[in-house]
Amino acid sequence: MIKILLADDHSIVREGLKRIIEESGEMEIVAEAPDGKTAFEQALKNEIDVAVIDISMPGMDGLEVVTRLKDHCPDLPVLILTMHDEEQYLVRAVEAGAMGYVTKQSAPEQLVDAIKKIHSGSRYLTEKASEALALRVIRGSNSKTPIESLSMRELQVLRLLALGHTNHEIAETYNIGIKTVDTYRFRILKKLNLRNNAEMSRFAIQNKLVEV
Amino acid sequence: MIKILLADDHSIVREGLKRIIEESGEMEIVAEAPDGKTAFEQALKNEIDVAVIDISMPGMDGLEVVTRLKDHCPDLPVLILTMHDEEQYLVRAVEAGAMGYVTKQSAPEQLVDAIKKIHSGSRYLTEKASEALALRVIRGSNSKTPIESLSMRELQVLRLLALGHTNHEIAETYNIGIKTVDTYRFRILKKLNLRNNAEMSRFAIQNKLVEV
DNA sequence: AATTTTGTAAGTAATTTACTTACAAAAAAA
DNA sequence: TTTTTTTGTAAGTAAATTACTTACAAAATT
Repeated sequence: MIKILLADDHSIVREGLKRIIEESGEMEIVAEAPDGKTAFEQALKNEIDVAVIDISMPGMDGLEVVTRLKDHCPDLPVLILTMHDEEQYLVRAVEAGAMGYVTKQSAPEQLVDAIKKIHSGSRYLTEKASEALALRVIRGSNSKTPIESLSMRELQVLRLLALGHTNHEIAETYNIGIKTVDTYRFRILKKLNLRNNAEMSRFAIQNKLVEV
Repeated sequence: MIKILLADDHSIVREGLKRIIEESGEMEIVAEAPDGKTAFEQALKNEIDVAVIDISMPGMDGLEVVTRLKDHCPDLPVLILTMHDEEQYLVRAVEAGAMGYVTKQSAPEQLVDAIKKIHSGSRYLTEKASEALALRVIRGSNSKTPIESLSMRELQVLRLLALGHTNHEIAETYNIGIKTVDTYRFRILKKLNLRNNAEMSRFAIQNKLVEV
């Protein structure tokens, strides 16, 4: 039995995934989490074989969880589950240390396959994902798009600002200072050549960093 | 057996929902759709008792489907499923004719309850939802959409703010005081129930008041 | 080994935000 | 046709954010 930690902020979705996963007969959910912080804590507390983590969660997001898990349980394979099939997230997720990447558009069997695969030690990436990563390596990091020039923190802050969250809320979300958030904000504006939060919001929507 | 049409663009999520719903033993999915258009077609083609529709789908979105279904199958109860627990959508969904509104944050049982309830002819709304609707009725904007409640000046200001223009620029554009612009800004926020310029931007884009 | 990029945050002046109040003209409702 | 509500306009004010600057250690890159 593969022991799994499942993190997703939508309880209905989580329950559905649970059924799909357990139906396979080879794995079971031994821990659940509705947000990043809990996910991280559960990962440390329980004995699990694989962590399946949704990328967009309140509090600490999926990328953040992966990063932290890499530090604390370097051997725990993490599968990132996402609504976006955007390259942006994929590349970042893999860079952050995820062993697999499955979108919610995928078929249920793919999820189960992915879990098996990363549990056995290999990576699980769709062709599209591998391509994107390969491309990335080929063209090196010289021809970076403005978005790619953002650091992970900057991207996180950009997303929340674009959704209308205040500096204060963001500071709380990531447990950092309000002034720190402002620094990221400033750097984002510089890097993307924008003037204010409303323009940021537009940019984020244009580039599908947030859902409209 | 309650016959259900299930529409959601994320196949994994759809499969999960299917299991949750069918587990109840009282209902079964007889048709599925990965987008709005298909959902509408399936609703006409199959004999179904309840339609469960995700609000954000490519092509035709959930609201549009509800509206069309009201025309073609006025007696078919529709349950809107959504990731956003935003009031905006809720009010719109109910106005469009949905009989229930469940967010993905809800517990699985709520989904099943909601289906039973709307199948029996009543509405299913969470307390929060009912409140929002009640408020709406009380303040009596009987058939005006939030956008229609904006005055022309307010709409003008909204558009420019959404594009990232500053109060100062807007004041110059229309030759009015900067404080006046701020008053419009404030009234817009109130009328649309938004919190800041970034949310305004999002709203404006969603409602096609500005081009992305 | 040298340089750049991150993550973090303090400081500060200018500006904006989030309201409140105000008032006359216009529009809508009674 | 009064009465009420909505507009267009704007002043006032406390709180917050914006727009920068500087800083510094750790990480990543060169």
